[in-house]
Amino acid sequence: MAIKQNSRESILETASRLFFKQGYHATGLNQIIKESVCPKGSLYYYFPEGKEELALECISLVKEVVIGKWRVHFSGCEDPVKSIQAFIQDITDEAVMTDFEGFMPFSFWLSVETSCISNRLRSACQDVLTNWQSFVAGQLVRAGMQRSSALETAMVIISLLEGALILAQTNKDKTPLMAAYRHIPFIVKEELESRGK
Amino acid sequence: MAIKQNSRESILETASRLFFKQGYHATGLNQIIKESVCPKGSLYYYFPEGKEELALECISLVKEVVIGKWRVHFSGCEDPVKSIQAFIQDITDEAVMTDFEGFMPFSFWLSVETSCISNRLRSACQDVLTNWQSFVAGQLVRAGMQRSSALETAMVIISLLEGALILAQTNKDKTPLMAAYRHIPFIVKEELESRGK
DNA sequence: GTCTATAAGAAGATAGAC
DNA sequence: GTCTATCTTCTTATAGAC
Repeated sequence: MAIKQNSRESILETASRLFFKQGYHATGLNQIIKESVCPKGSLYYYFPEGKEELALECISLVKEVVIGKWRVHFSGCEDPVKSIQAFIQDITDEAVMTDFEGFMPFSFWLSVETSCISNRLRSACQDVLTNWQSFVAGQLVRAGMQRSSALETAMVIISLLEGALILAQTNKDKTPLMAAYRHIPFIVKEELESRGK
Repeated sequence: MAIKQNSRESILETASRLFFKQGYHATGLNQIIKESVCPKGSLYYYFPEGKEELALECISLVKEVVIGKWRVHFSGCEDPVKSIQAFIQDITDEAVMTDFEGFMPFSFWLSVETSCISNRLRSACQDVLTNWQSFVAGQLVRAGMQRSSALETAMVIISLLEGALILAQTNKDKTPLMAAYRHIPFIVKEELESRGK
């Protein structure tokens, strides 16, 4: 009786992978339906508004995937520095495993790409970035940082990682991510200690 | 006798602006020739290999534009921290002036976008990023930092700024750039001081 | 509901007039 | 050399068969 959600799931999964690997404009609906082995009709049945609606769903899916990753690493350790470093190590390993050509949910430059063409997409991306920032900031507060410092520090960390991913993907080399990894203690601890005094 | 370089210049300028605002895939050759008021024949006369060759030229043009910017701000001041902050203020002002929708030569996510489809483009982008890094690192060395620290610090700074631009353009808000601005002293001075001891 | 065939337009690229 | 008209392919989107 119920609709098999397989097609919908399959399309969503394939689209997310392609959008966050190649970008929004480089990914055609034909490629999505081909790789997900679904007919084009299904795509427009589940996402009647087409590409933009599909991208909206993918963006909020990616939001959850990444928050899940943060959650795992923050729950595994009390020290936020180590948690953030574990997160970086995680995305680095994923990147290296696919030679920087796989699904990189945290590499969020699609955000700028889509912001130019649609305010709906821009606002969805904005929501994702704010969400990640809030989560990380919350963990920093939990570790003793002041609320306002925590928000700014989280923003800096996310900026640094987004940028490091751009360099890493361009160079097909993990050095930029490792450089970020090594700088995390200074970025976080400086704020924690200046408060401690 | 000589060929008027106006068409070529005009195409290059328009293409750079569009590529580094909307991205590579979002920018069509039709849009470029329309906005530069040049016939399509001229584009293929000056860039016989088409879009990819045009993009290659734009990328190296942008490289020089940004190096020029770095140069200006580093020559205006001895303190590298202040020079870098002046650079950030500069790109922030430019961004704000166009409500984050103008030509942003330093916003280099096009790098990832093109790396997926062409090794030539990827290698050109790699060259640009390495170039920027070397320049900034050189200035840090001049200020007393160790060579290896300087290269890593420069990489972290560029990563941070690239990421901050992603957040800023998505949010249409300069806060991420200002957060980066405020963190520059800690990123740079920590390395300078640890050497000084 | 599931899927195919096709429409309408835009993409990059080219041929050839002048 | 400069420019226009056109070709092919690929894009998003839809109509309609089953």
